[in-house]
Amino acid sequence: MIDFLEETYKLVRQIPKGMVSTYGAIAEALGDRIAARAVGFALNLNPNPDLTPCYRVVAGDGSIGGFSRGIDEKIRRLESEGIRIKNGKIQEFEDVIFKDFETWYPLRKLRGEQSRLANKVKMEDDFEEIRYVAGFDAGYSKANPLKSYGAIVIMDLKKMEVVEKVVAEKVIKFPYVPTYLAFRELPIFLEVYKNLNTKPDLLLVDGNGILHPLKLGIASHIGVILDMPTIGAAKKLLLGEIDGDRIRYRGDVLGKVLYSSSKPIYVSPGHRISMNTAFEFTKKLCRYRIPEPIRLAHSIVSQSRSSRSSDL
DNA sequence: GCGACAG
DNA sequence: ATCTTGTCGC
Ligand SMILES: [Mg+2]
Repeated sequence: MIDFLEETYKLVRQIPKGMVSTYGAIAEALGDRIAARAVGFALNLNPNPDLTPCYRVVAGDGSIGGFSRGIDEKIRRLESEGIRIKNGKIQEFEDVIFKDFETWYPLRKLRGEQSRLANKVKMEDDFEEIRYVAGFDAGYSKANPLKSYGAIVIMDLKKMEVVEKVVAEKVIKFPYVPTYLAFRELPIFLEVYKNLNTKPDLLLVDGNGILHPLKLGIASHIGVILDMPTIGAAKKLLLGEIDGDRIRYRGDVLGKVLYSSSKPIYVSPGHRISMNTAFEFTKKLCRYRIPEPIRLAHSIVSQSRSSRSSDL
């Protein structure tokens, strides 16, 4: 997986003394403006401020933005390099914006990967008897922003009983970027999955299946990579319009609204399953709002995180 | 200025 | 997603 943090730092190091860039412009050089907030996340974790001058990254409107050592220090450093600041705004902003980034646009490569995998998604039921159903979730800790925790819970569908639970931890190299979630959570997923004794017949993922701009949300991504039936179940709507119990996006029906409680969840097929079958399995698995295997995986992740919050 | 933004 | 305890209500 690409090291998002390192790619961000490489770009920031290209900004010369006396010039600035913006979170959005760095994100664009990474390959997608939607990653602007993730650039902020990366700069906040900058391990080597002497090597990587993150104070040269400012807000898109020419205001200064944040700085862990205080905004006054950021202003001081910029002024010492010849940037003129008045009332919290950079003067003659356009003239001091660095634009000539040398980049390979890593996020475009990831988009290409999504596009390639999306062609392999199968939206018809393609399985035999479903006996073991797995749920996956990942969690994070603010105390330790570079660590991810993952859990998979496997249940016997007929008995609705847990047959296996596995947890794992892994260092993260990719922040949360809307529509690129799989690149954040796939590594920890694979780490957990390889430790399973029971191989599930169906996997439910906390996130979307085809309900995604490229029809390749994390559930579809995992399904294609492992070649197994998957379903996406999200707590919030990423995109699309609600039309009755359907979710439409650019004319296609990409998901369904499931009222498993007073507040709905958003279900979409991941891989090797149809819309209706995905909806029915998910409905059957909901004891509470969240499908039981995912709900239990989430709970285990939380326990694992708090029990290990002391060590790094 | 406001809304949108899986986790 | 994370930070956080008890408390109110079905
Ligand atoms: Mg989650």
